[in-house]
Amino acid sequence: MWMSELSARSGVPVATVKYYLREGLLPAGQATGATRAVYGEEHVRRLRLIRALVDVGGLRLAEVRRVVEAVDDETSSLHDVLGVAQAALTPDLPEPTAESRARVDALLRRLRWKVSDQSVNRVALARALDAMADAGDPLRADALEDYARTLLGLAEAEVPTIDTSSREVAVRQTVVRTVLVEPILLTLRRMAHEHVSQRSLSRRRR
Amino acid sequence: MWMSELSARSGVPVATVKYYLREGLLPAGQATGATRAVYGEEHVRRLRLIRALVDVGGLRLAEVRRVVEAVDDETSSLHDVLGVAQAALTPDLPEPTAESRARVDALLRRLRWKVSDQSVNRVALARALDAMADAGDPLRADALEDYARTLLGLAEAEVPTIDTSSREVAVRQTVVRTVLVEPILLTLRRMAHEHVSQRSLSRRRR
DNA sequence: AATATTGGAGAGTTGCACTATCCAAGCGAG
DNA sequence: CTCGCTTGGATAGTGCAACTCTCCAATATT
Repeated sequence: MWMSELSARSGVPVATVKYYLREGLLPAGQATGATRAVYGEEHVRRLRLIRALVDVGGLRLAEVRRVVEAVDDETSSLHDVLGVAQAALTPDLPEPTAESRARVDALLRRLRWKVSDQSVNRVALARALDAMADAGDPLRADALEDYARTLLGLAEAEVPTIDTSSREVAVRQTVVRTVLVEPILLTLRRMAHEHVSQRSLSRRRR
Repeated sequence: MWMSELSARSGVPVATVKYYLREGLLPAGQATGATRAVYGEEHVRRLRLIRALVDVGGLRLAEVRRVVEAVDDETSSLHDVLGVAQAALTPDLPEPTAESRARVDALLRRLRWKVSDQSVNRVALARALDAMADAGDPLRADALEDYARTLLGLAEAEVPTIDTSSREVAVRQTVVRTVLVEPILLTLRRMAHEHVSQRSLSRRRR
């Protein structure tokens, strides 16, 4: 298919497709002459992935680029791609305080979680704890541990459902599920808050 | 205190404080003449809240404004503020497909969750389900329901810990916890993925 | 042969979140 | 009292990200 059909099939304007090509988010089509190139299904899939990461995952294009590069890199293992995807998803953060870093380290030790010392997630969690304290409502240690146990339960249900029969499929599933399940979880939590809040109101009224 | 001290105490540059004043994110100080005004602790708190919402919650200033307006509105109930805060946090989304809307409605009916028909969360969840399908990895119905049950458990633990003795405190807690706990949950999930992935690797190697 | 379309390159546009520059009014030291 | 510094407020400018527009020569299509 030509670029105009690729644009129609993916819902991305032609000018934007050209921009993504320039930015290296989308591989070039197969040239059939100096002014023509054909694109395939993989280009449609890639465009849909990009739009999903941007629109729903809220990623910036520089982050999307890092993710698709990891996806395309045949030498990286599934575990590597998970790390790269997570690093790409984490914006640059200011240094957290030593106290919150220590809290994070202590939590992971107590739970016996194997998390790399270099993991961006350690910094991200420490910063998030700082932010709550700065906002005047620090998170209690027992609440943090409850959250951690709950999410371990989730992750244990999620990881085995990855289809590892093909690297290509496994990598795409890992990225999609890491990024696109997040808004689902957050929305379900907000709905649950609405529900519990509504329920307690009606109970109080009785 | 004057503006320069407010700036120093909150870590926000003077020029930015002026900008927030113009944008209505920060209430004006008490004028002590034509070219002087004094600010109080509530201005420091407000600035810290704004920075936390922007830096950690990832909100845009227009969204922050809607949140602080709801916080300042004395007539709105706690449940109202929850709704406004959630609406402010949800960016404008394209219409979801009828299928995913129906899935959301069916889920909420099956779980007997009381969620307003107008809630932005219904649209947000439907859109997120569409995004997964568009990306080629639709979410299974049983997985969605598992997520919902898990998050209901979380919410039931969270809501009763809100300090409802003062409206002011309750509202700030609600907003802070809605927004700032989200990155904590996402980071813990990613860490749990890292842990589970690492654990299954080492088990395979045995 | 005439017309339309395409891929590519570069410049231009939009929106957001600041940031810098002015300026008149006031306060404080000498 | 005067001189210089600081302050709050208004206005304009900056930097970045993500497009979007315009142009062009090479090709298809009719």
